[in-house]
Amino acid sequence: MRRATMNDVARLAGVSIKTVSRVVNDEAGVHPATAERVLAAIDQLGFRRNLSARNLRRGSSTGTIGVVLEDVGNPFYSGVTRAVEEVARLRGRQVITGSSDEDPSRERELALEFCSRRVDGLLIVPAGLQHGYLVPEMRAGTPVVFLDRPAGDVVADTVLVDNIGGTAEAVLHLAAHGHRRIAFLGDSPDIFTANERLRGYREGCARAGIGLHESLVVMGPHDEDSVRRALHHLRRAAEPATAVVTGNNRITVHALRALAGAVRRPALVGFDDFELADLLTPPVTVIAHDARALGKAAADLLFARLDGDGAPPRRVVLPVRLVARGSGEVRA
Amino acid sequence: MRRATMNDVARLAGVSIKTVSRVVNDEAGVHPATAERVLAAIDQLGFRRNLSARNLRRGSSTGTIGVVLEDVGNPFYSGVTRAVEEVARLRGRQVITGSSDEDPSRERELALEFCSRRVDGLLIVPAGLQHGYLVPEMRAGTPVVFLDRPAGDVVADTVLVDNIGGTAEAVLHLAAHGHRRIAFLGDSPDIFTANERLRGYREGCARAGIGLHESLVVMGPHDEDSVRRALHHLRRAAEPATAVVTGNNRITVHALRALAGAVRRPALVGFDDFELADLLTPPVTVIAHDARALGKAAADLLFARLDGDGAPPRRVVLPVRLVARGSGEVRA
DNA sequence: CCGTTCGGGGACAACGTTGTCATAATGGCC
DNA sequence: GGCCATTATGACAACGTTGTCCCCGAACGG
Repeated sequence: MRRATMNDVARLAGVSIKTVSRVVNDEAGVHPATAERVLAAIDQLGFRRNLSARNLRRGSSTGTIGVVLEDVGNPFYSGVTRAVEEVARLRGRQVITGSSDEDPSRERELALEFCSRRVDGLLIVPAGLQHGYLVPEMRAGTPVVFLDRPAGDVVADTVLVDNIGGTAEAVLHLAAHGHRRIAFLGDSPDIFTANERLRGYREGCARAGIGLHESLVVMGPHDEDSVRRALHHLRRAAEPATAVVTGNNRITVHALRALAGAVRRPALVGFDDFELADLLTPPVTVIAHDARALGKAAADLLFARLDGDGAPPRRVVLPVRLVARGSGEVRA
Repeated sequence: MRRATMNDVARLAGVSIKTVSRVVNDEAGVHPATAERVLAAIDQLGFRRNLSARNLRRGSSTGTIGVVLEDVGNPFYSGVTRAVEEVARLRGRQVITGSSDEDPSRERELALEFCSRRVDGLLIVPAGLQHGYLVPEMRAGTPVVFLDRPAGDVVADTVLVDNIGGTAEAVLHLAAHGHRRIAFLGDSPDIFTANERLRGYREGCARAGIGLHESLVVMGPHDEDSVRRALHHLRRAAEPATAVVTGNNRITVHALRALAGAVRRPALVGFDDFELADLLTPPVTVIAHDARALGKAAADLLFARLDGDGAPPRRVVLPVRLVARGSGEVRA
């Protein structure tokens, strides 16, 4: 029941452990006949080399990278993960993932656990604003790339999307179709992207020449019920909103469900694209950005660091694009 | 740039390396003043214990479990992953994932790589039918649970969903709404679930008293174009299909897109539920089963083995349920 | 005052592997 | 035949940690 080691293989094959090592690592200079004996022994014993021991001895790479994100189960992040995996695979690395659920202490726990495992690098979607805990790790040579949101208090490579520009564009799109009372429904303002998108909303209003009505801004709801209530409120007000910008895919979906079957639906533009948006009635106009592109960009940055890139930390902002499908053109 | 080791900490704190170990592991019998000196040194050097070394020395668990599935980026599998992660977290384990992309050799490569890392257990969505390569690993004490599909040639714990019963139910549902020419659009017959669902389709036809028309069965298409062509063919035939059962969520989505805007759409029931199915026009009737439940059941089984459960391999079949939303009731 | 106990701490080996260096056997060349 | 280069192999230490065993000094009871 104990696992066979090189020692066991060596004994069975009647060679030294070093010869086994040579065979396992395809090193030159082993007599074919000897190699064959060793391979037979390996097969017979079901030997598989212990990577922990190997990595310990060699001291170099463990061949793993750690990814900490909000929720591996969220299609957006699973797209990110997949892209990371693809890059990692080309570089012969395995991916370890963990979900922080927006809990900063959980994020920290995961990241440090990964460091204990000596991951070659870390990809993090920050849950909180404090990342000082990473400084010793970064100093010790573990590259870190932040994803989707910047770190609070350390400088490091960061890949973001153009939240502000995208949301502003959403507002302008709605304004171009005659809307003047455009609401913004965003996630908790503690979340970087939610805040940025709120800024984009304001910028869009300004550029469209629409006065800002704070009563049209609702931040925080993120489950179906609270989104429903917020929408109800916005539509029943003295001067009801005729259009809504939703701050992320979850909120968009909750809003669509809340509005299903309603008469005189407000126009809607959602941040984040999602599958089937084109098949709904009306098809949903979105600010699209590519989860895979985000993951790939971050992974590329990380591997550049592992390849020795010593340039100052970079901040990459990926473009977004408005995909007009119809829901933003509903009459005011 | 070299990482601090316990030795470095010991030197700085003026104690032996064993005392550092004791502090790091919260072992009793260290004078508080000594412990404090050690902790200060740890902090100053940014020491973090090397889990590879620890696991090697202790020989026990590495605290990881490996998950091989088709595609981490597919929402269905990311739901599975999330559920696995939750169970693993409660047991203090990390999750390593890898996508096989339905390639048996890739599956094998990933699984064996994970074994080299000495994962505590393996969760596999089989890509192929040959799993003999796992026998030595299982014999060496690595528990393996197969997920969603059974292994071809080894007996091990397996968690499946009721593919046959579910698909049969779909056919009966359509038949109950007057359909007699019901088509089945499934994935490659090499894939276990596709085959099972085809069997379910046939069983459903038999139970509904519908004669089997092989021209109504199309296996294989799984990208948008081929699904589109298959549907076109089915609808343009001399005796066109009035209803379709789609074999998985990808095919369902492709079919919906192909049918968008068509007149006299065939009725449709899809295997696998998906987000927004209820918001489409008409809302899509599906055979629903729960990715999270699948992941949880498999992880529970795995941890039971790790806890020493030595019972014969189990096969768990999770129930599915037909969620009638309307698309199955379209007039024949 | 001596033997015992106990708290605190250290020396050393071992986990499974690989890098370094040494050694034995072989063959070719003068 | 003697010498060296080459090939095939092995002995040994080291990676960073932890388990085992041992030691030292202080406190305590008789």
